[in-house]
Amino acid sequence: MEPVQIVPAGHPLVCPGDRPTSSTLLIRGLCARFNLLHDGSRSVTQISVAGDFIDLHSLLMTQMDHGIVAVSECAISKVPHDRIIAVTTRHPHLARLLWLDTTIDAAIHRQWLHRMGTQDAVGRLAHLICEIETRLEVVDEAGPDGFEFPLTQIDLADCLGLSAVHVNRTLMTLRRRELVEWRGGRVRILDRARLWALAEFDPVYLRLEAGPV
Amino acid sequence: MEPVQIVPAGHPLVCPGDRPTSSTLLIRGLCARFNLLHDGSRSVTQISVAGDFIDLHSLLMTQMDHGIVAVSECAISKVPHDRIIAVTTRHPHLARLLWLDTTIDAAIHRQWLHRMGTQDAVGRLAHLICEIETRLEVVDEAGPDGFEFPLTQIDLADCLGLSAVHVNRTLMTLRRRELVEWRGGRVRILDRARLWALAEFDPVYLRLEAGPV
DNA sequence: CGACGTGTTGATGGCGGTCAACTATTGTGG
DNA sequence: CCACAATAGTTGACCGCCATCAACACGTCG
Repeated sequence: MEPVQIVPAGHPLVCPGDRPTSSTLLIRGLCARFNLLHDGSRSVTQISVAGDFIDLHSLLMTQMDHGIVAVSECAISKVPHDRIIAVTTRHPHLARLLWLDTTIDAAIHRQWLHRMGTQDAVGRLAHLICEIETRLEVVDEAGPDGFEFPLTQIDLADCLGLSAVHVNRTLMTLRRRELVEWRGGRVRILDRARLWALAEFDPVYLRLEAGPV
Repeated sequence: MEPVQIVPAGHPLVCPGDRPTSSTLLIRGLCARFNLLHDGSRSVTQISVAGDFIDLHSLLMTQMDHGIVAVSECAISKVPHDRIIAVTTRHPHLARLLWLDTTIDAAIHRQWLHRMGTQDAVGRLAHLICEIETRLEVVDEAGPDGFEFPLTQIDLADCLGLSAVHVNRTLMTLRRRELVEWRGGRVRILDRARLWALAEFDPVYLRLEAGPV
């Protein structure tokens, strides 16, 4: 494994069209996976947290159809593809562990799809906050005093399929209802029970309890 | 591998909460993967066509967070999980092939997410038609005279995150513009160039050209 | 026949997009 | 230190896409 690299916020980690020869393990920070349309519109399809293998896909896909950008300052470590191939060939259960990772990604995607299709703006934003907090708690980056979440409202708009203006109004709603505090890239959940209910959040899909394979 | 089974249209193949001990290979027909919300609302997050391993996830996930239903009459064949584990342990490149399948699923999910977030109803419906036609062509189930696509407009609504009424109006628009013909569960594309342009469809993400691993 | 599911069309209203103006914050150079 | 620019956040006005409700047409099946 290569030594740890520090990547500044806003820096691209993978660009659409790349053919990477290594995959990247995220050690600290937040990344966003995004797709582009020809007209320049951008969708964020996933947020990666510490511990995620952010472009494991590139091991199997010949060419990237999307990009990944650092949202905050990140610590990463690159693992050459041939090394992964070698290790997983020797240890099939490791292959299955990584494969499980891909499967969880897909499950999260399905949840996002579901939210996009059925929930309104308030529900979608609330759900995003719940998901990120839950995932950050696992890696001990979220506690009773909240967590770092330095997305701009423009980034949030791309996550939620909303306009930046409406993200603002939606955030205001959550603040006015005293559900969350959101200042300077830091989020604190004030009333988790009500927020979960509003978001219809149910963490099962994150498979945090997944047993050994 | 178990013998081939025939499943009638509308029949559930996997229910949310199941813990399957085998995965299902779809040999003929169409299936829909769906997520449920507590309030009963349903989202279709994926359409599976012949050749797809429709619940490969269940190999690695302990419990299903979604269901799969037969949309048309389907021919399936179940493969016990221990058999898959055994084969992929012995042949790591087979494991990677199946893993690639999961990766493509995720890529399709990201496309759907992108569409949900950025396109209007006409664009989303057009894109769905393009994607299904392209995937069916590969397995020789779509030709110049169209393809079978027996989704009700209610199913379509769940796919696209629209109301059934608006799906109807949107379909009418595509018909009036003489882009598609849609009668009795059969779809024919009348002007592929214009439909692709309207949908901003670009088949790269389906990775149909993916080389050996 | 009537019941039922699906498809079709009209009327109405709300969520959220768009445009615009303004504020707050940061960083830059003079 | 201040002037200025640039980016992000905030709020208001207006309007369009799409949800909702409702009514009706059509086919299938009991």
